[in-house]
Amino acid sequence: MREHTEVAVDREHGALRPFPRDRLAVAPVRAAEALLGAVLVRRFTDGAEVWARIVEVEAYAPDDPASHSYRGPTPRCQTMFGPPGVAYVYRSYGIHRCLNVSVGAEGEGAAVLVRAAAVLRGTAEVRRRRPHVRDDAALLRGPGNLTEGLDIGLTLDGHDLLADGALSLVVDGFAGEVERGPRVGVSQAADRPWRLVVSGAAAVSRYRRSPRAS
DNA sequence: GGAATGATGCAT
DNA sequence: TGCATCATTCCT
Repeated sequence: MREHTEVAVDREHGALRPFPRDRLAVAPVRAAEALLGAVLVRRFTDGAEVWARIVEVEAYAPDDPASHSYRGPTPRCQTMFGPPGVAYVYRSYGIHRCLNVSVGAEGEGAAVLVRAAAVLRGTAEVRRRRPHVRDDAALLRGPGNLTEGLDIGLTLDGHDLLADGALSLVVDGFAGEVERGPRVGVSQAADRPWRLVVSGAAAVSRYRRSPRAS
């Protein structure tokens, strides 16, 4: 892995540095805290770039009935067991795709689901993929919308987010208030407060409890 | 082989 | 609140 990303400096947001892998080699809720405020950089083959600040995440632990990894590694979720910093992308409801960051030690089935992000650069690129959206804040609101807006497909499953490439994670020194609450849409362990959002961020999705939750 | 189900989003 | 839509997983 290279030491620095090519997109090292931005006038408005200051110096960016690659996300440190050891900050993800921790318990999933702590990794989720670290990922809030980090910036996703999507690079397209034509050179276009989108930057988006993560404002909403959910933690999924090995000992967690709501986690895909709960029953051990399967072909779908094996990247959850990979090294921290690797993308876990899966298909949801046969329609959408969801982006996770594998966290914890290698061999441990933990991940952080990226649920929403605020576009910092490349709004037009995102809007091209979601033309019907009126409000800019809603462009990457919701896990399925985020992957659609950033054109994140299943081919990125297993991709290292901490190296230069089509999709990478960088840090820009964000510090702000965090709110916690129950995770969206899970029927198991529905009351664990493992959804973390940046307070007041306009791109945060609305909470909806699973109708199947006990 | 078959059936249940879901880390969703959008229209109603 | 209902439903589209299908891969994955588990059961028989």
